[in-house]
Amino acid sequence: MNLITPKSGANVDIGTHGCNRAGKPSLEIRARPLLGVNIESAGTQNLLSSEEQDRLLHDATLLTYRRGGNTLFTEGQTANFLFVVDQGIIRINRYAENGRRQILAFRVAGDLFGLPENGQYVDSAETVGPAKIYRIPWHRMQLAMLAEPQIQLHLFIKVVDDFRQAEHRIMILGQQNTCQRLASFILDLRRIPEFFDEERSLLKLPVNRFDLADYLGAVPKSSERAFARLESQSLLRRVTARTIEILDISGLQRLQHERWRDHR
Amino acid sequence: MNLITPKSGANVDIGTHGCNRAGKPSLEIRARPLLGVNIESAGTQNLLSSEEQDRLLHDATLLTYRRGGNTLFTEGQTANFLFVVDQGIIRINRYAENGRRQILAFRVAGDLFGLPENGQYVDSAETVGPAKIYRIPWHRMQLAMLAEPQIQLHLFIKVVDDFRQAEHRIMILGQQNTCQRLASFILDLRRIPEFFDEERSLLKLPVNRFDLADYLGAVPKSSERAFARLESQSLLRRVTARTIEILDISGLQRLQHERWRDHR
DNA sequence: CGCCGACTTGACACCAATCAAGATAAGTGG
DNA sequence: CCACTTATCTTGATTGGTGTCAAGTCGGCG
Repeated sequence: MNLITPKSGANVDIGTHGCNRAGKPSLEIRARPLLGVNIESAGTQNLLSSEEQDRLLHDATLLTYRRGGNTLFTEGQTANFLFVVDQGIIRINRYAENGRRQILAFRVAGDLFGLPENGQYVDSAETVGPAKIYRIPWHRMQLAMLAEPQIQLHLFIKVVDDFRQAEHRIMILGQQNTCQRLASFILDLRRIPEFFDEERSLLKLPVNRFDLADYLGAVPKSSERAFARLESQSLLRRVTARTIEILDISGLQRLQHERWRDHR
Repeated sequence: MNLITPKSGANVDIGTHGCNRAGKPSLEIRARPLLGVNIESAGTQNLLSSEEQDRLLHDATLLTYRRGGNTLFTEGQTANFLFVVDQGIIRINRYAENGRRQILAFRVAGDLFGLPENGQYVDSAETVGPAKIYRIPWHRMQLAMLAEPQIQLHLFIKVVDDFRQAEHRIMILGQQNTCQRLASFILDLRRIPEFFDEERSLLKLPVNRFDLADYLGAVPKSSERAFARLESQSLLRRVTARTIEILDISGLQRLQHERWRDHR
């Protein structure tokens, strides 16, 4: 998920020169760029000119979903479209051969998804809540990519960014226990204004316990225990099932980086 | 690692049309393509014309390492080069803040590595054994990418492929126990002729126990236990420390996909 | 032949998955 | 506004997997 973006997507540079204006790699949540560009207000430095942007969005359809549970595509379908999130949150699933689901990533505003493999999607994408999604035909996209290297380059940068996110997940799944994974997740969510009320330090969880567990690579019971433990350590407080109050951010960060996979 | 390539790199297609000649996604190890092209013998369908290939390799340096333990680059260094493996095996490391190492991937012939982020490498790369590596200056690469969309497209495809590998690791680390992870690793290694003697069913492990553990996201003791268990189930036999005899491939595949994270 | 590094294993404590059942909140109709 | 239904969240007890620490064994190389 881009929640775990090591750095802002717009700041990726594929070479040693260019627009590496951001500085240190930090756990930043990217804002809402469409291929590096904010759609409504071209706020920060544009990676695509507005003409290029218009040309891309010209062939795009804006899909609006009022609630969660809608399937945008499933594994094995012919991949006709590339998707870009405008609003809301999307989960990218894959099922193991034994039927167990893994949520590979959550996608939020500015993220793209729907990369095909041999012309087919290799995972499924579903809305988690209300969402607005841009849908761009792949054949248009391919033409644009070949015709305009700049556009391709920005798509390239996005994919490199997703690759980094995946590597970050590997780090987390490879060496953190459920508590630490939950802490990482919470700290990531904290960076999204849509979910975090900084005033009251209240975080609204956008996903249910099953999604959370499948994202953390655990069983619902374990993620529940992780909540209980973080609460017992006064790092957070469960207000309602879907709302938590973050009590100790630095404590969460400390836990996240502790050597051992749980130490009590 | 590309050992866990869901499919051959050369078969990736970014759209719904094009060269999707391979068919079903299968756990194939890609051969030895340089950006989708075999260097010596242009065997299967070339993705790059030989001129394009020559142009790329014109600026490349061939680095030759006689033994393992050489560092090609480390985290934080300015990223001046893109690397492509010709022979041997490279490990891509990243260290968590607590100092624990995670091996994100192993790279073998045909794989590329050294993608920068803000102009810097975000992980380190070291030779595991003797290796030959092509080193291409990034500024040349960037010029070529902008000047020739075809070249950029093939680099793009490679990165998408690496992204899929990373997702596959997420699946494994998210829902398999150490035994299953080891089985997956062994089954992947089996596809590389350099390490697997199909006649005698002997597999030569290219990495030591520490590397293996850091790759599996475990401690050496656990990976050792995993070996012991696979041996007790007659799935393999430890001949020497670095050589195993594979006894039951389908048994390993069955174990790999078992529902529970270990069932005995 | 003997040293050294790498692999291998034992005992202990802890974390995580299973199963099933109870508690809480949200949505619905009277 | 209240009772009901339903979905979701939450919790004990048991079994087995995994990290820690330290000690033992094997193989290769001089």
